[in-house]
Amino acid sequence: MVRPTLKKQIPNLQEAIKDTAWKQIAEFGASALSLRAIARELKITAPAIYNYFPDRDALVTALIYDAYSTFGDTQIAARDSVPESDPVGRLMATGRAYRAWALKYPQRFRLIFGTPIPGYSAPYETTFPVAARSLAVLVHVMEALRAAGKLKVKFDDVNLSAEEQTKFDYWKQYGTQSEPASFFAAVWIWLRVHGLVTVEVDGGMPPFGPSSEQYYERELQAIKEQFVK
Amino acid sequence: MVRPTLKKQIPNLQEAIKDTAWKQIAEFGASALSLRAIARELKITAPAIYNYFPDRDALVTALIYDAYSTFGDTQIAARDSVPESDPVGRLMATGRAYRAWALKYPQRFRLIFGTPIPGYSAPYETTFPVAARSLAVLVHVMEALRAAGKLKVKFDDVNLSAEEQTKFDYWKQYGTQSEPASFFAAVWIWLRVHGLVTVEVDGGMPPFGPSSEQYYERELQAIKEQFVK
DNA sequence: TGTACATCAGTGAACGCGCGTTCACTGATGTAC
DNA sequence: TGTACATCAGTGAACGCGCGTTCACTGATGTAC
Repeated sequence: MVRPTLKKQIPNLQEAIKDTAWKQIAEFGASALSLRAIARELKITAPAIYNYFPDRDALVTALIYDAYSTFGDTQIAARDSVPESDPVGRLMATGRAYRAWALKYPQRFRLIFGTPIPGYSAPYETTFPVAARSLAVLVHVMEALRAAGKLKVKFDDVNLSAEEQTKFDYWKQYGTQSEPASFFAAVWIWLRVHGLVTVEVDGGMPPFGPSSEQYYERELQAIKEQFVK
Repeated sequence: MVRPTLKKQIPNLQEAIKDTAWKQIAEFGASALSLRAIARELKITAPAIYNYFPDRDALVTALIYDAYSTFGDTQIAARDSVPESDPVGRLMATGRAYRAWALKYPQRFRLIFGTPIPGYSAPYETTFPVAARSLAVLVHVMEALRAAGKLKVKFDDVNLSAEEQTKFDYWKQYGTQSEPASFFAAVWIWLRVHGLVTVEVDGGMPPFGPSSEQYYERELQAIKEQFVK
């Protein structure tokens, strides 16, 4: 019989640390994330964590990165579940996936989109590409819609300064190619659905009347009518 | 010459504590609110605070209460700045005031509507009336719109159970008399504008393209077109 | 196959810190006679 | 007006706690010969 090893009882400690971190965030909120508490739950000493993350902030950054990644994956999967020939269907699918993901992983959703953690700011270079990639899905859908001549909303009054154009070009490198109007339409749609989802995730819906889902479906319909020719 | 008194150097310490708390929330976030830090800034010892608030949570509750109160006042003032005969104007004014207030007092906005503070939950009896009162303003506007036969959106598919009806009746005691449809329309509108405002307050707007204000004005127009006959 | 050694993941003690809350106290102020 | 006393806002010391991070260490594992 093999005597149990004292060290390395946990196969993938790096992942285990992150998993435990998510559990704690779910319970006490992101600002209460504590290395010692994680260590306690993993039956490990706190300094052991430093073999995997240089400090607390690095762990948070890793969590944010992972959250954006899986969120982006979900968005892509939702979009691609509808054939390219049906951009409106893709818009609806992407929209529904947004809410579904947020409800399934409220902690991840809050960490990415919610109130920033005091004293922590995500390193731009790490966060930007993966954040751009996740918004890119909706932008890509709107661009397809525009290319098909079905985008109803115009932004003729908006002119990008040279500086703004540079930023947009930079975004496109990590996001997706698109006309400005498609990008702005995507942002607008995101801002709108974000309101419904945030309130639902934070438990702020009134306890009577239409369900969150009913409101959301109505919202998607309203978006369709407003944005699609 | 009057020798300065050792005690009671601060005229209204209760208010001073709250003011300082707001300053700290603005700087470090609500979850980092610390009685000792407040005391330090006021050049007072921490236990002195206990003469005014039984504990930390009571202070937070007082802050939330005050925030809702002044928010409600602002909403009422905005609505009443437009004559009763112009419900659409009132809707727009209320909507603009929502964003303006959030931008002027981002900490208050976040404390009321943002991610809940871990380990703290506001006492329902204290919070409910003053929260109901603030949403009531928009509901009141929508009810006037409906009474004038100008409410385009219907909620014929929504039926309230007996239990839900009780909750709605209860809400109306603190909020305002209204038909269900007016209430639901108000909630929907709130959910929508809330998305734009939250993202703006949390600094999540893209650094190019339409300004937050442009998006917001477009949103208000879209709401008008969708909700008003 | 057997031995010497390097590696390196995890330990345990310690650091300095800030927190909420309690407690007995002090001393200025207001009140009663 | 003057004195004795009650009130009570604010003090200062102390409590027990959890935190992030450092450091020298240990001891199991993998590698070289």
